[in-house]
Amino acid sequence: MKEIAKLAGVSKATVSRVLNAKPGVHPETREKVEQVIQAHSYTPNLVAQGLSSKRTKNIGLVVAHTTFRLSSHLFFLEFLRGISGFVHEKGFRLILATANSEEDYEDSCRNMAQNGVVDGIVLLGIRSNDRRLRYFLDAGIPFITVGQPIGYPDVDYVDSDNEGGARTAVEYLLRLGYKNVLFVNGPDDHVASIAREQGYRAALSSHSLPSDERYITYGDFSFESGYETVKDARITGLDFSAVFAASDLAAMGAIAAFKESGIQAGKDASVIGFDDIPYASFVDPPLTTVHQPIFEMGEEAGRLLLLRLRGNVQGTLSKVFRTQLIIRGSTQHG
Amino acid sequence: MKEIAKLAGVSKATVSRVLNAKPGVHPETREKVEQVIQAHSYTPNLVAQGLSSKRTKNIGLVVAHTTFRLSSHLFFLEFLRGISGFVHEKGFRLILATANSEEDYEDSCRNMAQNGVVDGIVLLGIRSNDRRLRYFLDAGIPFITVGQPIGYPDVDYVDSDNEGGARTAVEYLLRLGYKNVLFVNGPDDHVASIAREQGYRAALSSHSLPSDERYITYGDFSFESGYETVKDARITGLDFSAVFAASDLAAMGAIAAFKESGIQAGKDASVIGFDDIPYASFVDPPLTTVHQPIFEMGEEAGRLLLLRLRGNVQGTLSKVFRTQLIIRGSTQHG
DNA sequence: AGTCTTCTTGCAACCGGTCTCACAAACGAC
DNA sequence: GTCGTTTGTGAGACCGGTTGCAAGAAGACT
Repeated sequence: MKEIAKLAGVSKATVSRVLNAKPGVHPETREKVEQVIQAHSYTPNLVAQGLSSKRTKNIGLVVAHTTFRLSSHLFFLEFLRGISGFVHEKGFRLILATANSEEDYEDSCRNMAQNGVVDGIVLLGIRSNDRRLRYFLDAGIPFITVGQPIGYPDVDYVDSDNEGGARTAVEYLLRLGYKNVLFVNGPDDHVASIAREQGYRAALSSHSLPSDERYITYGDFSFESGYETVKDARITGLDFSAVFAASDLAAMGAIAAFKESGIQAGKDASVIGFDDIPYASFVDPPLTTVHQPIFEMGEEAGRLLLLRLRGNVQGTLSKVFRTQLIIRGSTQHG
Repeated sequence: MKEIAKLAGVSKATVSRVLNAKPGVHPETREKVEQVIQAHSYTPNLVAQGLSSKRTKNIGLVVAHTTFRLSSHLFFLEFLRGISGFVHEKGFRLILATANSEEDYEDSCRNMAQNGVVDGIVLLGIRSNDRRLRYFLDAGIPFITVGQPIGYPDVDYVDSDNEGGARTAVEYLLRLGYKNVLFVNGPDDHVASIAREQGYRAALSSHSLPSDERYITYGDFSFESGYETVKDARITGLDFSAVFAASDLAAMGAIAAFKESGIQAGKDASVIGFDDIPYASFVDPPLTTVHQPIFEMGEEAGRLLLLRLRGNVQGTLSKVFRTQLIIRGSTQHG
């Protein structure tokens, strides 16, 4: 930069003004400086910029180890597509902190919370009362979570209407004539699981049915969890031919388990998933599932965080996206 | 840091020495400084560190828009898992540059090549003679590519043995008794596609069969490309009941197309995919496919790049991973 | 005791920008 | 022609670390 200043016959200060399009520079001077910059294809050192401006233009994406599994793979990617497009457009970069274990995850959080790494953070895969939020609250780094964080009322978040989506799905099954709906939920401390369970119960209530705890099971969103749960439930002697799974993968597992007993989903039984991953329409039968606008959630998370970073917002920012039941081939009148 | 220095009764220099575990500090002094650091839970400002040390400890992951599609989703994620675990362990961070379009991709490259953003770069999804490599070569930023970059002999890379994998797969089909194998390849300028095509041709040669160009088609690794290609080929009147697809998704498309004509893969026809994505074993029939050790490739890419960054390596670094044919249910004697 | 090492430590320059403040030139008003 | 504004520009402090160099202290050796 000193070079540029010398070559253009001005001072560093003026070059800085030109670079940042600040007012108060004579048009002629500005042009001249720009020419020199062009000619030497100079780009400012971003680290130095970061040091003096106290803003790095980096935003951190912290992904819990639980999110980083097959079952959440596609959610993560779609979200990433949404947010990365948005923040790049605004001139920000995305720093990724992933984890393969609980321990790694804490390390990641700590690393991110360090001074000068990022301006703000997006947290994926939080649990209820997730104590990692503390790191960022303590460090005073603005952040937004994906999924409403239970126990932290003043935190910004984006979410999808998990409760409404689950309720709609289960009500649909009840309307098809099923009496008992096996619920293959995710982990019981996962914020999305909690909301989906509320939706499940609400659907039963709305049809004046009591909720039978034997029909509510917890897993980890995986294929295996759907498969095993259906197997076990049938062995236990539970009477059901409808399943609502809290993930598409678990739904696929449930379908596979039915098939092994000669029961065909979409004909002799009904299975509904959650997420609407792209594979949902490729499998046989194509999966009826609850669609979440994940890409949009990513964009919105970026938008809200950047809004927060610009300051001058008060109160908490949040947005809940509507979910939609996509009816394909895995459901049928019971 | 000045604070810490004052509180410990030493100078900034000494604090810096303690932080970086540099020699030449009296044990007592070191202990005292460490206590003060502990007590105030001080962490050094990484931006400032970056500025004076000229090393950011950031490594950039540049993902072509083409990689960032469903067809390569799982490859990307598995790779990410591998590399992120490795680099985090070494104290580096991962900056992600993704793109939704060709244009974005160029921007990302330029952004990354800027001064002081990253120490080194990993490039995913390059094409043959990919001119974006120029940015990094010109900027003098060390980088490594995933897939051997044609036209740039001196670039570090990791790759899987695409040619060998394809050859093994096609030879397996020929040994099952098929005469004509329809090849659903990826884009013709994708380095992996090129290698897989060589493998396909080599397999035919090894069985003294000529390669008939009508059986070699190009697509984009997608489900649709497999589906459409098989449909079209049957309409054209090509005689085949074996398909080798350059991706699992395309293989799933091919199976779907066969099914619509009443042909069942694994019984009346054989289909082999490439990648061994986790879904490959969930679909019906489970997919015979060529497995690539993607996670390991990610780790290795990280390892080689960090090796390069430490300097004192000469020549180009590279590693080619072996592929493996996983035989499941989508193949059968012809 | 005097000199030479060796070990610790602090000073200050430097990394490459941003930004405040002061000052000079240009302009308009009287 | 003088004075008060406005506008454009530069000097230099500062961001928070790293590092070369010099100097003081302590120990080793004549």
